[in-house]
Amino acid sequence: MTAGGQDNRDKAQRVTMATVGRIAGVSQVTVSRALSDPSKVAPGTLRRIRAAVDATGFVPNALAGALASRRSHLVSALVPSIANLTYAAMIHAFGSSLRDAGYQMLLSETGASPEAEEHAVRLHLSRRPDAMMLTGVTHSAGARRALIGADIPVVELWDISESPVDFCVGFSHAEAGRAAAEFAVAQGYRRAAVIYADDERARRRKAAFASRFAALTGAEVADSPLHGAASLGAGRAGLSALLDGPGLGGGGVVFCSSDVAAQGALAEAQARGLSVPRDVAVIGFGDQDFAVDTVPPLTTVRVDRERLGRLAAQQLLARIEGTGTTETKYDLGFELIARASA
Amino acid sequence: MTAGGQDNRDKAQRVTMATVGRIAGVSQVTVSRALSDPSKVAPGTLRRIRAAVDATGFVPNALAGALASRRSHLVSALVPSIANLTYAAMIHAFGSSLRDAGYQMLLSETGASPEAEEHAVRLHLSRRPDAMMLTGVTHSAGARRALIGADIPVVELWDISESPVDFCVGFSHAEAGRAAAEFAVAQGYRRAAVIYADDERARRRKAAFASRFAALTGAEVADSPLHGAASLGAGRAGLSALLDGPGLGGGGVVFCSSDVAAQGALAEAQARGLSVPRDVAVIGFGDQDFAVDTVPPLTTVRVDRERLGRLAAQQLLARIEGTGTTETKYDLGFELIARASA
DNA sequence: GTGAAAGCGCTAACAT
DNA sequence: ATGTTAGCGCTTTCAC
Repeated sequence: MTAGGQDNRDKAQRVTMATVGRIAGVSQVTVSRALSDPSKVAPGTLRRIRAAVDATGFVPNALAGALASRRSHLVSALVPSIANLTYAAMIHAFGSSLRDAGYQMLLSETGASPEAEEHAVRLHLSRRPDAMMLTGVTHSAGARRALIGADIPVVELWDISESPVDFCVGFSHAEAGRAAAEFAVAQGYRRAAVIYADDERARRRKAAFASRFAALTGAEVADSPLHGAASLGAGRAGLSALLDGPGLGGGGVVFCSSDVAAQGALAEAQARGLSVPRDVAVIGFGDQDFAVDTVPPLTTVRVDRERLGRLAAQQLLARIEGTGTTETKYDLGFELIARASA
Repeated sequence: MTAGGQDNRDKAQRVTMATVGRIAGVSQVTVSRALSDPSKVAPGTLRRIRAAVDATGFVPNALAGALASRRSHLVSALVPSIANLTYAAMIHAFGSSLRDAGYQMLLSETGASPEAEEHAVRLHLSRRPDAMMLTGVTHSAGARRALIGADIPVVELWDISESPVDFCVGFSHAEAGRAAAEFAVAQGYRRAAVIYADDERARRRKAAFASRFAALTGAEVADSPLHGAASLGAGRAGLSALLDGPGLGGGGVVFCSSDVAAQGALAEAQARGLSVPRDVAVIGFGDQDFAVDTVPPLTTVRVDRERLGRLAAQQLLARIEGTGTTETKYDLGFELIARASA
């Protein structure tokens, strides 16, 4: 009745591998082996150890394990925002792939600024992740230096670059903008405008769209920058400004930097009693799951976010295991999906 | 030229506090002190240490620090899905509050099953978080046991219970359903239906709505369960099934388990040329940012997700520091927002 | 198949 | 103000 009751009065007595071993009648190392590679331990021993684990509710200390083995089984992921639907499916796929391989994702938001990102990079590196994922290809010099010094695989996701820190998985945002412009012209539109979020990649798509559209038609492209994140309301306001201004007087097509903004444009048109695409046409970006169900269904640029996330994770894992390639750029492209809104 | 060049041929030479100390001419502990509490170190020493840190690109090893101090400055967060907008703002607020206090959030998705959650709980506990956040109040017995054994503060968010593992921050889903029913009846609706996602809390809101509406009007409430996650398409399909079935023949009001589903119902009504709320009225749930911008603006149940997330983080942090209360339930309530859709 | 010893890079006492 | 000594709870290496 007093068994072992002597020294658990202070703090909750910590259960370690040594505790489990004592109960199972083996040493601490054997417990370690039983948990990490059961085949290295005799069946009977294994049974006793497992019983002791259950009896004590032992939870291994991954901190100590990582410190000793220099493998944390942690992969860092830095994204501008987790509330942004644009990245959600990609992060989900990335995280799932990691989990399937026995890794955990340490996710943080960095906002839009490179300085905040650099701070987050350092913070994450202090946890000794086995690899890191960054969004986009623009990073501060300090962040690049820290990353290189960490000597771990690093993937830059959602964009491509000729000089990644390590390797990148994404697509060309400029090409996507150009493709949208070419589609718009092919559809017969001769007036165009852009509604875009305040985001570096969105600006690149916008610039490419505008210059390509102008080159093809000679028409200048009006634009309406969104303040803050893309949202239904921001999209509505964007189209509203365009419609009330000189840019889109006689109708035309509006290229939006996200499907959410495009959905807002659709709502604004609906509220004004305008017919889409007759009075104003809308092209989105991203092909979110809802794009097919809007009224009318949204013409948009599809990016396979699941595949981006999965490939990034796979390549990272391969490099962690040392079986990776030396490829530095994976361009997964995009696809223009013509539905009814443009 | 050959300075220190002797033993960095194998793997990248690890920079530790000892390395930094050697360069700065102090011992390893002094480096530790300089970094954790600069006031404990002489100004000159501090300068030399900082110079050495910069020169070497030293990044502290938080694994070792956590192991030695038994404080990881890590807080676990388990949510059903990160792609679900319902939780996004709450997680964001939760994570931001933690970051401001010097903690990092270790976020994982658990899906809907308690078994998957239990597995995630164990995995997270192995990282020795200083606290943990769980979504909802339904957990497996094993998960509860592990959590209690871990002896850390645990908050259950987004719902309330009389017997939380530690404490909970949320609101009553049943009351929210009842409030929606009362509002619907007060608006004069005598026929109602529910579109709901396959989620325990959504089912509770639906059941409470249905029984209250029936009690008040004598009318039975039809329902349309969504398969899988709520989405625009699922909401459209939900209303479609209701409209084509017997349940909502002569019009009435539809209570949706999320604003996204409600937005889908709006889209379906629009596609069918139905007027909202005249032909069919719609009540959402959540008051997402877009609810005010739909056409017509969405009548919905507001839940202050930011406040939920912030309060959960604050209480967790207070308990970590030992300054917390022993309160076990924070009911933050909800508010019915009457706009134009019902 | 199992154990003993060393050490991962820090922090927490306790000196001085 | 700074250093010394002991761990934290594991994995790795080498013995047996």
